[in-house]
Amino acid sequence: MSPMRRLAGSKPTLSTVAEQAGVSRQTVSNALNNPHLLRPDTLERVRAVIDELGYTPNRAARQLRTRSSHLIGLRFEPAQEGTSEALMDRFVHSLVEASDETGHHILLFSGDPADPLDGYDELLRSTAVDAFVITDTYAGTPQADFLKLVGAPFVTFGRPWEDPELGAAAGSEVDWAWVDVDGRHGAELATAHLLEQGHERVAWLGWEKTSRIGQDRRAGWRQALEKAGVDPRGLGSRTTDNVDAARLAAHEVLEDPTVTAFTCVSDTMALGVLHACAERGLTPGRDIGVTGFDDSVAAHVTWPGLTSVRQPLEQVAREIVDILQQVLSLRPVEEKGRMLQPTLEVRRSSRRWE
Amino acid sequence: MSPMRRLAGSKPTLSTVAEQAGVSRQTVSNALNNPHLLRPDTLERVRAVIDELGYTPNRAARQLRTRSSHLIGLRFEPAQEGTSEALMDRFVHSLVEASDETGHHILLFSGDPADPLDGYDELLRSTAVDAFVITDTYAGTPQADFLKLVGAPFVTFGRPWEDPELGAAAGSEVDWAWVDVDGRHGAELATAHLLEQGHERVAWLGWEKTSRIGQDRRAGWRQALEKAGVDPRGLGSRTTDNVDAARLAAHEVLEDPTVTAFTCVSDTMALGVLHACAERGLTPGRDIGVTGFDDSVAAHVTWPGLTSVRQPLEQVAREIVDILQQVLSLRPVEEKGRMLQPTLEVRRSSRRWE
DNA sequence: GCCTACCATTGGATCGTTCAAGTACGACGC
DNA sequence: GCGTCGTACTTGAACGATCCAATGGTAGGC
Repeated sequence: MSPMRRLAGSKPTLSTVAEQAGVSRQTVSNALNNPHLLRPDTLERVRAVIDELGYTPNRAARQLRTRSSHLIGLRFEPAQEGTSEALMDRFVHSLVEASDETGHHILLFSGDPADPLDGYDELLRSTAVDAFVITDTYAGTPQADFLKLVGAPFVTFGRPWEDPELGAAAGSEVDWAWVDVDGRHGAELATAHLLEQGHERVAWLGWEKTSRIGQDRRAGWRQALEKAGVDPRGLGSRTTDNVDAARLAAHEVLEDPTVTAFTCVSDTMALGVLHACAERGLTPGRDIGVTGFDDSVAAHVTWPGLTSVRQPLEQVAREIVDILQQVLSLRPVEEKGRMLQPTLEVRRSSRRWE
Repeated sequence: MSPMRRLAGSKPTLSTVAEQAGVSRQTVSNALNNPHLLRPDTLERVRAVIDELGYTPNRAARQLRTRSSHLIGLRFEPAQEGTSEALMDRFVHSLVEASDETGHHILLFSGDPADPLDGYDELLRSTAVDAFVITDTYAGTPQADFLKLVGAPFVTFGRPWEDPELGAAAGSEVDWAWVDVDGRHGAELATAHLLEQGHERVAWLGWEKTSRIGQDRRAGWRQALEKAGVDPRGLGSRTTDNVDAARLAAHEVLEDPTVTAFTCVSDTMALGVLHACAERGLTPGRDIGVTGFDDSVAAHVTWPGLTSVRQPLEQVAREIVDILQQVLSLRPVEEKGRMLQPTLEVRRSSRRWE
């Protein structure tokens, strides 16, 4: 249909199309939703009229009747401190693309930062969305608990970390559909790569102990060192996720001249290490090896290019949408949790060059 | 209402509330939409029941009747090459917050990258959204032209650049509601700042001539130099928006030893300049001054901190929502276009330090 | 030629809300 | 006492789709 047509008059409805095609409303509806029920020639004719009039079903009416909006809610938080905002951007875009293919759209909403539950309830009660995607499962999961309680469909990006307070028994109760990236494996990849480059004493620069994600990644670093027969003791340090704090921590670690490389829990941290190197006249790649995490924009635009663990966000989004489809069609979900493997983007901060 | 209540039974409707409160549906509807029509004591009673039952109007039904979804469509493009993705992230978040306050939500959709119009038409015809926000007006505005043609409400982030081919006469026809940031003024700010720091021959590193935004920013640089009595001839260079291309271009410019500073059209470009400086052993801030544009994450995490022009995205979002409200309420829009002023985030790449 | 089965197609009811028109009732003016 | 007005609320219809039960038509079996 040419865009011009829309100017001609008011929007066509099912009845309009039915009248034009000489059939009933239901037949037109079937032509759209159950085409196999129509005789081929009828289908052809109805489709021609639909096309000619530029008819598109009214979402509100369909939603009212079927009780399904084909919208997926995502609470879009203010970008976290650090470099993770670009991560969110990449993820959201992948999610939009993946859900578009199944005829769903993403509805963004916000809420009181102090109340992690704010916004969910209202969208549910007004039947505005069919399901939710939850992204920040690191700090406990009140949203997931709430949605499970009220029986709303959702999938999380991030596994449900068991609460150590409750022990393993309670942990087994925490089950819902999730997709996550194996951060432990990512840190192991990065560390192994540094060892391959000839480094021996590879330091860890991580977040505070309270971060589950941080502890998981740290375990990967430790494992790589142990596999290589390097004693990790004295090589781990921790601080807050912030360039300047990381810079200071790196200076401290570098007082030990045997340390020649860093595996960092995030790109922000790694950038702090690079700052410290610049201040000490050390050239990354040549004098020292550094790796980050998340492959943010900063990682590939910073000098001399930061090696970083990249999360397969496009794949994460596709898996999430796939699971959502299963949940929404009330099919039992094949696998409750899906763990995806990250890859290492090698740049010059970790590889001998010149 | 406690979240528990929802488990009790099916969702309450207007009739449910009406019955409970001993009034008619319409009265309940009025309690929500035209409370002044009710007697205070009735209003009180109805509200109590609404609260007790945890009633929230069904969006689909309301949307069907009023023909307004309270959704605003935003085509979420794949992040552009360069650092602008973080910009988009900040903007989208601001938009979500601003529109939340007026009871609107943001609906993200995607479309065939080859067809800038893809997706708009379908959402319109299915009455899924009330209006659109368009963000990429730099490369012509087929979306805006299309939406104007079909009479759909929209606001653009980015002014309508007149097509130089058509001349000023046609330019006056191009009018719609827009909000933009004065890039020319931003570049002027940055350049003036570098001049203040004692630099004289401040080079420009910009995009290809075809970019309107690029030409506009360049004009700001030129103006600042002319005000200071510096001849801009031979100081401008151009390349594609990419760190490595910028690095090479910077090396070329730096062959002229009288050049001691760069105003760059983007952070990506500025980072390229920083790379070149690192390779030449020049310390940004001390030996050379560099400024970028957009204040991306990379600008404040890179070493030694990149001075950059910051767009007031939060304010842009608020203005856009404000204009949308006027458009949607069919009020005439006060000002068709609103130009906002950027600010300069000064960091160590442009200021003498140590 | 009649019955059954099956298929495409039909009309009416329904989802939950708002709009437009209508009722009931008390206050006011002449 | 009657008509007029205004307030407070009620009733029936409509928005545009889908679901459901019922219809008419055709083919096959005996």
